[in-house]
Amino acid sequence: MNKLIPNLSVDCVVFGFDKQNLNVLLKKRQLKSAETGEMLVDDYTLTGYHVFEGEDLDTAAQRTLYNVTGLKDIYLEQFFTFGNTDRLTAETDKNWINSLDFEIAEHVISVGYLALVDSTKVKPDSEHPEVFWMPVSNLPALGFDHKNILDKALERLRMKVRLEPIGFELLPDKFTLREMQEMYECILGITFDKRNFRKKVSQMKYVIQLDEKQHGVAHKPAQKFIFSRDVYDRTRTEKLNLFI
Amino acid sequence: MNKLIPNLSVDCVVFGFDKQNLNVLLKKRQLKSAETGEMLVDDYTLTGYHVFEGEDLDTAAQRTLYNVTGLKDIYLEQFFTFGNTDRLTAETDKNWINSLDFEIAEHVISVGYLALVDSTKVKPDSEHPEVFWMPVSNLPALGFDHKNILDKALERLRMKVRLEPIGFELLPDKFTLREMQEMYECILGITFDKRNFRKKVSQMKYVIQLDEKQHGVAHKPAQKFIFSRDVYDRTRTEKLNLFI
DNA sequence: TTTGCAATGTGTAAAAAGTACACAAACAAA
DNA sequence: TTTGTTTGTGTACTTTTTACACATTGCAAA
Repeated sequence: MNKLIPNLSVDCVVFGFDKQNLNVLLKKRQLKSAETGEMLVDDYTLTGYHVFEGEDLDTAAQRTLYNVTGLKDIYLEQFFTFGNTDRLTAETDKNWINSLDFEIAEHVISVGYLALVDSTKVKPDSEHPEVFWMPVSNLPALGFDHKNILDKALERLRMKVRLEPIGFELLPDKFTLREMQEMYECILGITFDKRNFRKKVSQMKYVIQLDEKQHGVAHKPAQKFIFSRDVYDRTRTEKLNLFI
Repeated sequence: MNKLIPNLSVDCVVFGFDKQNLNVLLKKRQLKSAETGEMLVDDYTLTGYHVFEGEDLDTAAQRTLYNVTGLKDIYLEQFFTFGNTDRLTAETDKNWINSLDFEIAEHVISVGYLALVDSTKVKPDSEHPEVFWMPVSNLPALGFDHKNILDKALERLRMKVRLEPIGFELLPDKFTLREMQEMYECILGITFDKRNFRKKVSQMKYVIQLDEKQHGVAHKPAQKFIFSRDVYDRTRTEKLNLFI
């Protein structure tokens, strides 16, 4: 009853932030030749799957993400669609596709989704041994056109993180200002002055200080903060300067 | 040889600016019942078409655009993909689809493209009598999910016009500062102070004053300016503030 | 118990950017 | 020659951004 659409897939670029690094969820892809035992394919891909007939694109992306992380209700945004005719034509990709147990079209369109998760909530090792966090700054070889998709997702993340408070999706519910600063520095590839950063944050009414400190750290414990989308929605004021 | 892909189309949202208004290119869609003579469909749609087998998405969008405007080399950017299963299920849309001379799928994915043109270069009346400029502020009824697509394109335009100098694509090569100001005011729905706007523009090294004035206007003639992408690329400096 | 370590949390002065605001000059048309 | 319309310009004030250093806290190791 649930038939796959042969020429339509979604690919999810799942970002996570882990103390010092921006990471992305990748899936190990290996294929040995049945005859020679030679390793035909040995690399990584993004997590993705074909869309079912009668299924909305967003639903397909959510499903894919749930199958890989076990998580629902996480930040998910369509960012670009990849439809070049040569995107699956490399030799390794052809070998891989031939090994699949379902038939796909020669020309597959893939809709790219960007997901942001608190990576402490996703420990892929347990349930999904073939899925790994990999640092964006040190990526392995990727199959298909997935390097291209990842680059485009990163570009989008860097743009959007400056315009909207989506960075908090990468942090635990309660976070310290240092964690918040490092998250932004890591994504944008710049450094902020600590005092100026905190001054700026103190103007954000939607970043709220709790009566709670770190515990068990070998230094002065930091205050914890939460992000309130509710307050953000109420207090957001668009600055409308040209060219930022 | 050139077969259409039944479940994949592109839709182009073509914006033009015309003195006071932001306009969009729309196509008249009319269908009379063969039996009763009753008007089954009478509205407008965006310009779009199905993708051919073996054709890249960008190529399909360019082709569509060329067929409607006769223009090549215009600003064109993929912005979103529309793939909800209910996007073509309205009664009028079903009637329309049945009248087409080619077979399309029940669930069609459409990749949305945003185009910007100097609307003085596109006079649709001559070659394409069924295509019209319509002001974005006063739209007729649109078929399919094209209102949704248009809204998303507008949102994207408003975001991007503030971050990158794409607004100049809507102006003639040589423009006055008033034209430039009105273009931004029109897109963003705000007004700028004339002196402050000009002060800001004078800091943009890539907006270059010519030794040329308006002619035949019944008031003090304005200086003309050009935009130089070359200078822009060389002198752009990213400001990296958080949340603008 | 004391000492060392590592990160937290804070203020001020100077520079840059943004805002509010009014009038003489140029040209065409009447 | 007059009228109408749009251009082009400067300054004072406010807000935002930038650069920069040190005492405090809590744990761990001696």
